Amino acid sequence: MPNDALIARPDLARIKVACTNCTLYQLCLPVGMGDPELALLEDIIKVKRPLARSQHLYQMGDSFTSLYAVRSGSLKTYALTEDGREQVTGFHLPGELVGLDAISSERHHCAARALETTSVCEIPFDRFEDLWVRIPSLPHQLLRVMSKEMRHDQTLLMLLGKKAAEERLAAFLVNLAGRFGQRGFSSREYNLSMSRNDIGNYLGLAVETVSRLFTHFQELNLLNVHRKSVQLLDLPALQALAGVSEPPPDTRAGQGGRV
Amino acid sequence: MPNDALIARPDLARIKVACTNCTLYQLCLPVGMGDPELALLEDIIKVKRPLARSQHLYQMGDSFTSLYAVRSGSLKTYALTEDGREQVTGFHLPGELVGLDAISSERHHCAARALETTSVCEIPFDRFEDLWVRIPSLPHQLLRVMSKEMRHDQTLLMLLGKKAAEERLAAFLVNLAGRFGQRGFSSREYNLSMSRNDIGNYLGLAVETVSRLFTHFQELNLLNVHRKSVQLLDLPALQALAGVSEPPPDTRAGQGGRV
DNA sequence: CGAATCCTTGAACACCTTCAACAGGGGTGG
DNA sequence: CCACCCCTGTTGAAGGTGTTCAAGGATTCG
Repeated sequence: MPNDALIARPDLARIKVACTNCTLYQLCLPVGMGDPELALLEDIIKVKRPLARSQHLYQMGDSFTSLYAVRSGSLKTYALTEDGREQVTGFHLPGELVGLDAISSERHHCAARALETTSVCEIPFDRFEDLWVRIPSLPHQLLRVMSKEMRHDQTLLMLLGKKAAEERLAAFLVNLAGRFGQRGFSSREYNLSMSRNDIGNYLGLAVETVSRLFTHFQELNLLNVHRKSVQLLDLPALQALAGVSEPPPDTRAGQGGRV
Repeated sequence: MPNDALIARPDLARIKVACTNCTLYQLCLPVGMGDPELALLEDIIKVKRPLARSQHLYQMGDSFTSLYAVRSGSLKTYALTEDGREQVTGFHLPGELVGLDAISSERHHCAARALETTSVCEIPFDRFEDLWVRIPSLPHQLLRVMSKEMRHDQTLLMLLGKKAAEERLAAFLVNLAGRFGQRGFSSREYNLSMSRNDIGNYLGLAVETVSRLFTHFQELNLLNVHRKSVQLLDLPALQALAGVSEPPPDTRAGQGGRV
């Protein structure tokens, strides 16, 4: 699914990234920035060598040095319970920032792992902070992204705390549809880069339940699913099931809302 | 339980607050700030008239103008599902900030409601942003608070997604203990300002389950509970049940971690 | 081709919820 | 000051939703 043109070739790693030309810039940090500011930002941002599937961007406990913006591919972030089980805290599509939760303790409390071949921009945080005096809108921009992230977490909290299994999966699928749509992909038909296991984990359900729900939704003609590929046949019905609440698209931009 | 000395009398409302003399300043925003910076901050902060129990600080949908820091008492924040049910997203003790999730859309998506007589400092956000050029550490400070809040949400996600009812309540009680301790109150004995209903709602459990768990914990001699008052008899056992993971106290301060 | 992994399906069970009834405070009004 | 009422909290029993356990099928990759 990732747009190959966006994936930096290994030999180009660490080269400056042109936010100016990045199709994601309206989803990413530099929302509404002018050219001079963009140039300053581009100066400190590095494109990292693409991650292969299941490679880690950072591990739990790693010291925090940078934020990362997804360019192509996708990531999952997850924490570990003390007994070693995983809790997936989010899936991250192109244009979204990861690592925000590590700012306070300067250490990562989640790990980030590529679900497929994935390319990210690295934003060294100390240099990023240095920019704030010259680009005063930057911290505000970052705050907006974080604030949005908090709303995502709250939506998820609501899913886990109040919703039944059906509603959770429906909400998940509808949300993904919206995010793919925002990125110029079809919102009716897309590929799941994460496993059933990850989905279940994320939604607080057993894998078996997720599987059963997929077949159930298919029997209701709400969607077709085969392996990773999903085709939503009755979006309105799914939205209804999910308890809609698609947040108003927040025209002022920033990263796309995640379920 | 609130410290009466901290509650502004109504006639003093809107008067400047002395962060300098506030016993909470090391839990609140002005962590590690010098006197001149504190003075600037105090300039824009107003103490609001105390809220009576069950009064709202802001409602869902209200436009966002200010952040609020709890001075005394406590608040709950909650969102509504589309069918009108409540999801409690957090309880907020003195020294903690609320309203952060509204920055991105300039509109509140949660409501904040006083659980008891509660006094807060109002921080008008636009004036607060104006301060950033003169106090460059301020946005960083705010980011740290938000980042911490994100970790709180992730902990809660883990509770709701992975933990059984016992573990959830134990984690909740242990966390409260820690937060009271940080504020100079006893961490072995405290009062719950929230109802069983709110606790259950927050933890994704039915009220009845919470009630049963309390009696169950009592039978195990883990605690005594009567009405609102809780006395933890075997903190280690409760921590074990909770799956401990008390975050390392994060000496660099900021607001106390919430479960 | 074989191994490993992921996904699906079935059946029994467990945990928590729901429904229901009751107890105990706390506040209000007589 | 007492009686009453409402709300919150407690306890019991039945029921359901999702889990767990188990096994079989599909897909990928060496």
